[in-house]
Amino acid sequence: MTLNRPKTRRPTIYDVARQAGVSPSLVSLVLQNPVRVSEKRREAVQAAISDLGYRPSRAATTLASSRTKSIGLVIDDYRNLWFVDLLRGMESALTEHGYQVMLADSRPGENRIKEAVDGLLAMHVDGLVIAAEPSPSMLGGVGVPTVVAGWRDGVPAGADLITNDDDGGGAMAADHLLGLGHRRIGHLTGSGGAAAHRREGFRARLQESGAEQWIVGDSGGTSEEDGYASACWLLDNHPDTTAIFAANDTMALGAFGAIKARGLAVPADISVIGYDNSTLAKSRYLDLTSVDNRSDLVGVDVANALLARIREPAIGPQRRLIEPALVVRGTTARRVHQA
Amino acid sequence: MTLNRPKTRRPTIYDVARQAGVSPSLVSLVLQNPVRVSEKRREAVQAAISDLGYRPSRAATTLASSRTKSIGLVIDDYRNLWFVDLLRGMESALTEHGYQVMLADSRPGENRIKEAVDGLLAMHVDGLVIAAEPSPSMLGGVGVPTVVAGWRDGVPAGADLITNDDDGGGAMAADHLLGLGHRRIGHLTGSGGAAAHRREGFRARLQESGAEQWIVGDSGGTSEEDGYASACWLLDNHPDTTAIFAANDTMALGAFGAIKARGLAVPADISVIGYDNSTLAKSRYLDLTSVDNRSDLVGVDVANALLARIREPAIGPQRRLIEPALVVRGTTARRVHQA
DNA sequence: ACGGCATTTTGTAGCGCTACAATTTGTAAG
DNA sequence: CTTACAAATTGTAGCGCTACAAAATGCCGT
Repeated sequence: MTLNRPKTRRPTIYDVARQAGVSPSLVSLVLQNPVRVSEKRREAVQAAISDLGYRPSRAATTLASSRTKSIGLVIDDYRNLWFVDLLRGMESALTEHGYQVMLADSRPGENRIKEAVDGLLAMHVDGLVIAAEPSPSMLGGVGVPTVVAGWRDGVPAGADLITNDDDGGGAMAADHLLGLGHRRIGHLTGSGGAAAHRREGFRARLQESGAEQWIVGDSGGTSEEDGYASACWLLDNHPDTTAIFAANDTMALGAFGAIKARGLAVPADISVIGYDNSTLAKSRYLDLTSVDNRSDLVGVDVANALLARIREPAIGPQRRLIEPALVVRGTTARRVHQA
Repeated sequence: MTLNRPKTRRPTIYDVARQAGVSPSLVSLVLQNPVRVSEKRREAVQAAISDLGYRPSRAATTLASSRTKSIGLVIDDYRNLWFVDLLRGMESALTEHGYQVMLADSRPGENRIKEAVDGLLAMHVDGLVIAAEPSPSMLGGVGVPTVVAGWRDGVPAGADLITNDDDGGGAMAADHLLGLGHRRIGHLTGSGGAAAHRREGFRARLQESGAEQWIVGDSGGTSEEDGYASACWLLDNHPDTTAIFAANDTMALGAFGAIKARGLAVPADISVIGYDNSTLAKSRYLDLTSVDNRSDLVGVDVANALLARIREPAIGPQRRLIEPALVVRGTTARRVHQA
């Protein structure tokens, strides 16, 4: 076959072998596990490799060994930006092992998780990270080492689970507000799974403390509008509330709107704490205290779990929670006035 | 989907060929270009393919044809979220052609663009999208079809350039404010390339109109702090300013801070317009009028340019600007009071 | 019915690498 | 200086697909 490769053919292990005066097999060995090769030859091979600027062909390696050195990441929707931190964390742990990440989204709204997974499997990924709600059809396992990130339910058989400790984060928010002296606290929540955990962690901690709490919106959405509506209800029905914990930063923004509309000030009259530590929270203008779920750490942990499982597929399924971190900013303050 | 493939070898074209009663070559042909095959055999082959659940092996295809059906995207930094829209746009145009996108960041701060590119080239990507500042070492071209997205300088030889029309966006902001009757307008800018284009588009349009303009911060950064500082200077030195155009939404937020600190109201006293149409702008609470640079469209265009160049590498370099869109929200209003 | 030409189909030879068995080399004991 | 065994190295045979030339088939006019 005359490759229509314009000019310079890329060097192959044969070129390297000739240059180093060894057999191609030896070059392959050096590439895989330098330890089993005598120092003399190893050095010769490595010299030849850098001399020629040799780079192994992934396709050939894959075809011959049925390992692709690539792992697939399925996300639910590009618009859910939490995957960005997850991806960063994963990359940081995977690149040093020579793995490449391939991204596939699940065609938002169509529950095409299965298609996304199939596409990735068709590319022979060595491992799979599912950062989306697993489809029931995968419950029995998907046939490659798999880690679920961020979702707790429907984990495929044999898969690991690494997720944010939303319960812990809720408790963290509760502790922060309690520590500031608040005793009448509202929580704006939503119907989703993550929101439920944040809510439960919060609820339990407040209950222990004996403080009053009102939880609003547990059957609604988690948008800014939802936050606004829930905050309105809360402020109108329990005007003595001194602090609000919102299930995410966007809802916290909605709360800001409701608070402002009633002529109240943050944090002088009401403390507000959000969740996600998003760009919104970080902005100086808003300066929102928020719980950071450390998705970057989730990414690192996911990567390590996957690497471990690729090495040893038989180990029992792992489940790990990553502890969030509270980022205190200007919207929470010590309770000052009144009974 | 028979995902669980514990033992069962995946079917190959040989299996398909046997099942369909044709030669493996014919199956390959059907896979590549069904048109050149008689209808009878084509149908037989396609039936066999779905019968067996056959999926071509990417690695084998790549090895045999030296095409990988994957394209590499180099971004400067995962934290620069504009790549998300770019990626979405690209995916939407590429997946229907069977291409996969591989992402690589340039190790922020270390200017490792070249390493990122090398890594991608080592994977034999069929095309390359550089959404970061090209390194001078690539000026001569990188050897595969390349498109630069969003950066205007240092475009490698033979590469296409698809970028946001920042000049046009600046002019758009100017027109919007002029149309609302503003005649004394400030602009918060920064030292970067994109900011320079936005500034220039704005400046030229305002100059044509004869309105007064003050441009602040052209040697500074583009953070919220920078926006705050520039807005302070502007409001203190030109208190009769009635509108502010910020080079990005974050700086607009800084301007909000400065305006609030002086007891002024948006948009009653001062109109504010940002750039990027980020999450910040979209939030109901801020409700910031902003110029959307349509990075999603850039992505689509980038993908199409790349596909065209892969098909026909010899075509002359293309340069295209994507027109931004103005998103009018609540922070800009008709000028009311005073001379 | 048959040559002549276009169209369809097939056989052959790799693509660059790895697995694994076979072979060579090194080494310590006898 | 062998012999025996471990360690290092090599040859062979694919992995699953495509390119290309060669062969087979179809179709037309005469």
